[in-house]
Amino acid sequence: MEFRERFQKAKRALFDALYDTLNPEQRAAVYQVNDPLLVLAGAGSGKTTVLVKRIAHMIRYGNAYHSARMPADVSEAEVTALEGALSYDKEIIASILERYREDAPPAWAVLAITFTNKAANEMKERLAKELGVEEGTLDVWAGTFHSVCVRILRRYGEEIGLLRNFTIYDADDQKRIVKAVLKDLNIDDKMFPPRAVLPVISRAKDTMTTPVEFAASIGNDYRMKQIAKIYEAYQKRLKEANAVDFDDIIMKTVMLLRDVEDVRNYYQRRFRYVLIDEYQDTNAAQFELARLLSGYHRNLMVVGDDDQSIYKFRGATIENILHFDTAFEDARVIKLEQNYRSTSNILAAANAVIEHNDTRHGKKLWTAKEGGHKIVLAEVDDQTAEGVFISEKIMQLVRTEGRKFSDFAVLYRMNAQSNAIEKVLARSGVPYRVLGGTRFYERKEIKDIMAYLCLVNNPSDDLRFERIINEPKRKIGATTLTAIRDIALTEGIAMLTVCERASSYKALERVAPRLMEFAAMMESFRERQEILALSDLFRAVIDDTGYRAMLVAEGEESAERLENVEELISNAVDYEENNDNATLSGFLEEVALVSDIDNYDKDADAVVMMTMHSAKGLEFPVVFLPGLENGMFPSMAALTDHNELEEERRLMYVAITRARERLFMTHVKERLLYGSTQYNPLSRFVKEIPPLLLDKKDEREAPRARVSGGYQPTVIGGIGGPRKPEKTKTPVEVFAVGDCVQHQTFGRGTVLSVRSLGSDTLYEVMFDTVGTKKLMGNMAKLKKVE
DNA sequence: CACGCTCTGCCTGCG
DNA sequence: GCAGAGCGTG
Repeated sequence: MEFRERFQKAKRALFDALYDTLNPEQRAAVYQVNDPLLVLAGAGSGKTTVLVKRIAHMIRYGNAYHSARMPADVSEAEVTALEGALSYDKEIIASILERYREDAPPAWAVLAITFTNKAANEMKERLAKELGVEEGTLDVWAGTFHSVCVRILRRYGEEIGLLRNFTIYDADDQKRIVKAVLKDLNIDDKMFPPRAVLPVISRAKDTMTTPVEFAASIGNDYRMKQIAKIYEAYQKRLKEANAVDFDDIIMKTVMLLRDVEDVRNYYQRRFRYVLIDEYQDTNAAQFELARLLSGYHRNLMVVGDDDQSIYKFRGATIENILHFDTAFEDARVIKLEQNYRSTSNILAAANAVIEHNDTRHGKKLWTAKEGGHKIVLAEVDDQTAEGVFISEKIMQLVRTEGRKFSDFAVLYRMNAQSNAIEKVLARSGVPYRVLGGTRFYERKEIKDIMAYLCLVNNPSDDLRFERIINEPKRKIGATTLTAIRDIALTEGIAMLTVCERASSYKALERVAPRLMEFAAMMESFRERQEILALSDLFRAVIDDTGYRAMLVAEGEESAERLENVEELISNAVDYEENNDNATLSGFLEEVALVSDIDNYDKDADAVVMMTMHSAKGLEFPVVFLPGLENGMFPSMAALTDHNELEEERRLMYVAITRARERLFMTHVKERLLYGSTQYNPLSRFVKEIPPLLLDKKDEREAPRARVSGGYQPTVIGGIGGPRKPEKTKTPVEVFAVGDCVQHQTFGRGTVLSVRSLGSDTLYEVMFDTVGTKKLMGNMAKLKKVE
């Protein structure tokens, strides 16, 4: 064998020994540091490990594995020594190999984009450990798309007309803007409610469509034309307020990089390596961003799993994964199919479910962990019984298997489900934490105080101005506000500036003193911002605005709000302690960009409850999946829309694959939701799991009167109504979700939902010919057909 | 302009 | 079941 060849072989064998905890595919991904690379990583296939090892590898060795170069002074003896070093300690092997590092980048040339801030921090932590350095000294850029983009925009946003202190608007802010715009444009908010308009605007931004382009693209559709007008006015408002929404953060960064050559050149040359996690959940704008950032060095690695794509509803496009190899021609593709997380029972169930999807790459996970516990499927009476089942199981497993509370996770479809379970856990003394739902920073009192702080930071923020100008009450009403707004608009200044100069406007004569007092107070906050510690500034705002006095005056009923406001101050103190240079804008940004899951603390010994969406990327020894009923999961909408159904099925796949050892699924006979009782059959997803993997635990109880076989659709009573035994009335036939029915005029249809409404029942029926109708059971004279 | 009452609509997932 | 909008009154 040629000498050089012997050297290469020995070198590579040593790398393989160094990474002997990885499987061959994982190692291939680590070694391949150059050129575009797509890693299709199944659930639990160790992709985070691969990401961390790969970054550490490139920083330490660069392209050493694949490089054909051999240092000029390598001797025969050295190669022989390499060949004999295989059995050495890994640390020794690692340091031997350092001599062959090739073209290794400094840490700051590596950009890693993750789905949550928490994932980014964990990655940095593990990376520091891997490299044996202090975490603070590691300057790899790691963050979410949003945090990375905000950082770029803060630095160069002025190039595209964004002032440095721009504000980030959340969903609630967006809604308010749309409402205001509708009023301006005299558009009926019943016809165009924000919840219908905002997703359209959001999708436009996901695909980099400006208001002008949007208007040009929609043809003659009246609705869309109106939305185009709203979109344009909405953007104008944001611009006036020097604010961006979440979608703007990505879109504007792409525009910045695309249109401003200097900025593009700077980042393209800086980022020699770009890595993106959870690539299946990226949208078109994020793809464009990835392409731009990696456009010079072309060392882009993306990791994803098409089966875990669960964010289509907010614009994610699976095409990014499917077409990666066309977008980047010389891309290499590596599949990771060995699952290290779950037992084979759990994995088999997950595989069986996902196989029902048509549109997928096709990939089958396997595990070496044979067998395991069967998946428990239990039917219980109602959501309280569901909670009791969960809490009893937890207690039992804590007792018999010595598990910790933090081993358990309850994953549900929607936040509304948490309440009933929470109540039971609390009653039985099971420690738990709920992620999501009404977040701390979404509470009214917190948003109010934050609005003051935002206004201090960005005086153009008219939205926040309007929120707090009369909170607490300052006798400034709607009429005055309209006047201020008109002046601000005609003069092209901020509403707060109008207040400052209030005495010079005739229209504001009567309220001028109050307005000027308010403006002076805000000005004093701005001055004090320079000298006060952050937490002291917060205290000043809470006290001087009269907000605290207001809450105190409200007494008992506002005690909790007062506590929350106090907690906000402690958050500021925390922030000061964790950041050497604690600024107001830094704090506001962190609050805007942090997600619930970022606050998930693994070390607290408590059961964790969250949505299935939030659980993506996490794993737990024991997982509970409550509410597995058609209509809940899959949701009503998914039952009638094929694409939607496939997306939910992927969500089911994600949920199942979170479990390492044990999986419990429950469904209820009757569910109280939004004030009415629903009777939904077992989720079709559960039926897709082979029965031999299941351990069915049907709760033993008095059998219910069955009406017409099949699932029991009887609807009894509504909210608060005493649930009487069903001996009375019901001369009318009752139906369940999924039943096929016949209507006199509408013809044949399928029951989509069943809801009790007083003594009657509201059915939503999708008819074969006339679409979906809502019908009252007593009136509609529906007949069941088989 | 503030307050309190009634009524309506909500009803997925999220950085 | 609840929050927010809308309306009428002091």
